[in-house]
Amino acid sequence: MRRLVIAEKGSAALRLAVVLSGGTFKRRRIGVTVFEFSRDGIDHSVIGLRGHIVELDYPEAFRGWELANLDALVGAEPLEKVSEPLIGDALRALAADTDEAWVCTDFDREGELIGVEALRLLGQVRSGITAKRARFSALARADIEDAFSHPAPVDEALAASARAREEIDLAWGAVLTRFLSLACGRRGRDFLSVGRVQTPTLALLVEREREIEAFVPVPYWVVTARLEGETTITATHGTDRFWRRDEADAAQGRAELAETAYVTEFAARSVEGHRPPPFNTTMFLAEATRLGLAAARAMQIAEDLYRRGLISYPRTDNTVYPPSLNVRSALERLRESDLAAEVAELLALESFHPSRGPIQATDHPPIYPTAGARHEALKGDAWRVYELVVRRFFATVAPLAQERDAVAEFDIGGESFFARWRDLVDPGWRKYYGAAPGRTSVPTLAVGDQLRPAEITNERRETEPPSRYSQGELIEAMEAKGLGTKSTRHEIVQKVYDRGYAEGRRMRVTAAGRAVAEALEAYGGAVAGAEMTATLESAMDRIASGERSAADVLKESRTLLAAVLTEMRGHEAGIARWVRTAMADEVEVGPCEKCAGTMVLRRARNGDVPELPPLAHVGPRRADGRSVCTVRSPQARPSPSWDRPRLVRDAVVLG
DNA sequence: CAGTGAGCGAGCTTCCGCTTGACTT
Repeated sequence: MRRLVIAEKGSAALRLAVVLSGGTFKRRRIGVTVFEFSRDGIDHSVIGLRGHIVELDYPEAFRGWELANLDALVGAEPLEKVSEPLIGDALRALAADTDEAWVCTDFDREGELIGVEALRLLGQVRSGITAKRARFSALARADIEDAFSHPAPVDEALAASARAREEIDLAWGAVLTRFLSLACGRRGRDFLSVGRVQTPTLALLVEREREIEAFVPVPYWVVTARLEGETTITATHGTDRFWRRDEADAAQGRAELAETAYVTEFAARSVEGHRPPPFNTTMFLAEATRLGLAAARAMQIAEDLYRRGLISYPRTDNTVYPPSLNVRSALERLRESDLAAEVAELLALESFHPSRGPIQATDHPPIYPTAGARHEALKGDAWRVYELVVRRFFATVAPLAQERDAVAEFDIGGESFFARWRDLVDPGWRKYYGAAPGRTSVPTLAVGDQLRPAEITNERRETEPPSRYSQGELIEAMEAKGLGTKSTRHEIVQKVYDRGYAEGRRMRVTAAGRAVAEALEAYGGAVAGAEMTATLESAMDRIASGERSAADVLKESRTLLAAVLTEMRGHEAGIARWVRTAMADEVEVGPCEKCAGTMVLRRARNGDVPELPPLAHVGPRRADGRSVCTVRSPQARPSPSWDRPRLVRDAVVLG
C-alpha cells in the first residue's frame, strides 16, 4: 500500500511531511523533492506542486493571429499542456506504485482544480487509484490530523467550475485581444489586450478621469479667528464652509465687532487611539505604494522575503492573527535583527492583545515577520519592505496610544467658533510605525474664560476634483468591485502600465488606454464591466452545486462572446480609427492641398517630435493603389550630422 | 557622401489564477 499526498506548494508539502511523519521523513529527488516516510504501516510520499501545473492553450491551427479565424476561435477547444514538466514527470513516475492519492491543496475552488490536475496526470499512468480529499484551512498539527482521519471525496463539480472560468477567461481574452490588435494594426510587442479583469480595471481609471474632467470647482469661504489669551488659539467658524460670500462676510463682520471671545464650552477627554490592523495583501500593497514602490515590485520583494523565510506568506485576505500565532515567540525570533531595540522593548510587555482587522479569513495568517534580518543582508527596497512588515507587526501588538482630545466653543460677537486639539500623551504603537505626531499643548480653558480676538480672517477656497488613483488605491477599488484576487491584482495593475494604457505614479490614463476602454464600453458587452466577474462567480457557484453543467455555462458564454465579436466586426473601421487616432499612429489633418484626398498623419519610423508641426507637400508616391504623399516638416529638428530637415512624419493621402 | 527612408517580407503577440527553482566546491 502506497499513499501519495499532494500539496499545493513546496512549503506545504514539507509541513505535511513533518506532521504526518513525526519528523522521520526522508527526502528523495525525482526532478523535484519528494518527502517519504512510513505511517500506520503505509508508505507515504508527499509532493508539492507549484499551484496550477496544467495550462490551457489553443491548438497549432490557431497560433497565428488572423481576423479570419476569430469566429472559429470563439468555439475552439483549448488543449491542456503541463506547464511544470518536472512536477508532471515526478507525478507520472510516482503513479506506477501509488494506490491512494490524497489531495491536500488549498481548500478552495482553485485548489480543487489544482488537485484534480494532478490526479488526471496520475490517471494517465495508472487507473484505479483511490482519490481522497483532506480539508484543512490551517497547517496546524491538529487540523492536519483531523483532516486525515475524516477524508472527503474530491469535489469534481467544484473543480469543473474553476475549469470553466479558465476557459471563459481564455476565450474572451484571446478573441478580443486579437480582434482589437489586428483591427488597429498593433501586432507584436505593441498589441492591445482585453480581459475580464484588466478591462474593467482600466474602465475604473477612465471613469475617474471623466470625473476630473467634468469637475467644476465650487468656491467656498472659511472664516477663522485668532484668539489671544495665555496662548494663541486658532478657531474656525461653526459653519465649516460658507457657500455664499456675503454670508461669510457677514459672519466675519459681526465677529470683528466683538471685543471679547467667550468660552461657551470646553471638554477634554482621554482617548485610546486605535491601532492599525494586521496586514493582508491589499493593505500591505496600499502601504508599500505609499512608500513609492510599484505594487508589482513590492509583491515581488515580499515573495522573495517569504521564500527566504523572513516573512509569512504574502498572499492573504486575512486581517486577524490566528490563535495559534504566539506573539511573544514571534518577537523572540526577531531578536537577532537591526530592529532589536524595539523588539526588546515590546518583549518587556506583560501580555499581548493584537489588533484585529475587518476581514477574518482562514486562507493564511496576515503578513508578519518570521525571522530577524540585518540591513546589510537586504539590499535597498528589500529592506524597506521587510522593515514595513516588521513595523506593522510591532504596531499591531504594541500598546494603544494614549491621547487627549479637547474641544472648545467660543462666542465671538454672537457667532460660534470651534477649536480642537489632540495631544499624544503616550505614543504607544505610534512609536514603532509611521511618523508619530508631535506633542501639542492643550490649553486649560473653562467656560466663561475671555480671550481677545486679534484677527478674523475670511479665506476663499475651492472644492477640488477627486485625485487620480495611486496603485494601492486602485487595488483597493478592485477589491471592492470583486475584480481579481489577492494573488493577481498587482499583476493586473502592472499590465495596465505595460500595455501603455496608463502612466505616472498617480495613474493617468493615456489617450490609447482611454480609446481602448471606450471602444470596449461601446461594443465589448460584458467584458467592459465588473458585472462579468460577478456573473461568472454565481455561474461557478451553480456549477459547483450541481445546478448547472460546466458545458452549459461555457456554451452560453461563447454565444455571448460570438455576439460581441459580431458587433465589434460591424464597427471595425470606426474602432480602428478611434484607437489609432488616440495613439497618434494616424491622425487625420484635413484635405491635402495637392491631391484633395484626406491627409492622415502617420508616425515615421524614428519620428519622435511630440508636437504636430506645420506640413508642406513634397510629392506623391504610389503604394498598393493608394496615393501617398510624403510631407516634410520645415520645423523638424535637423539631425546633428545632417543639415537637411529630417522627415518626422508622413502624411498619407488615402485615395 | 553619409545617413535616411520607401518598399518588401517575415515574425511577433493573448486571458486569469495558482505558485516557485538551485548545479558544485
